[in-house]
Amino acid sequence: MYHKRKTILDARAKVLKAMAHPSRLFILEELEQGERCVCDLTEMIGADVSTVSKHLSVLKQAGIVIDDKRGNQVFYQLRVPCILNFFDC
Amino acid sequence: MYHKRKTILDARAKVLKAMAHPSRLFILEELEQGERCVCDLTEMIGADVSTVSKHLSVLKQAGIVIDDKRGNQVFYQLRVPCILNFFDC
DNA sequence: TGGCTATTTGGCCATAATGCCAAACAGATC
DNA sequence: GATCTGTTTGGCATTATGGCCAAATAGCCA
Repeated sequence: MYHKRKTILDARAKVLKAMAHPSRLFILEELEQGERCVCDLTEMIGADVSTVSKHLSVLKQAGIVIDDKRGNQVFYQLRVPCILNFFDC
Repeated sequence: MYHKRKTILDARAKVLKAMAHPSRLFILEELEQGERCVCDLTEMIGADVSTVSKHLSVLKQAGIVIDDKRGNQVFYQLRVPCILNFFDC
């Protein structure tokens, strides 16, 4: 019953877990509008750059965002734009 | 930017966090089919009853499920049935 | 009441998440 | 090369999570 679905449940839980933080949700909402660099997000959130960078790496590792380095800054964007539809429910 | 939205972001993160566990996702999928008692869910998941009970209380506290005690057993059901649509994305 | 079943709660331990600082790294420019 | 800006990584302290066992609680029935 449960163990047959374990693999897919783990994968989905991983995505939800990555989203389940206010700063990361903010980042996702912001990226819905378009790509943003780490410096912009850091300023908007008001936490340490290293903290924001780690949040972004969590989202990246979960396959939710992708990064693009241009010059000396890194821009992040959503990989799956519909990711936030869910809250309409 | 961020702090104005903090309250709603916290609320949403709380819901996601409650969902972000394979056993709890399993419970939600199971409850999509209809209400289930703790004993049924416990058997399907194969963990200790106390563990499953705590998972259910996490879901309940997040406002995702509601419980209904009948006799000496407790039945849980989804409070918002569309909660899993999100994975179609 | 006593015993049985179903569920919740408390305690404990191991593990993971969060956030800061400091240090490392990368790219641009001089 | 040196330096400046932007980003990531490592380390650490604090706090939260997950799971089991044991104990408490609640409802049923004899």
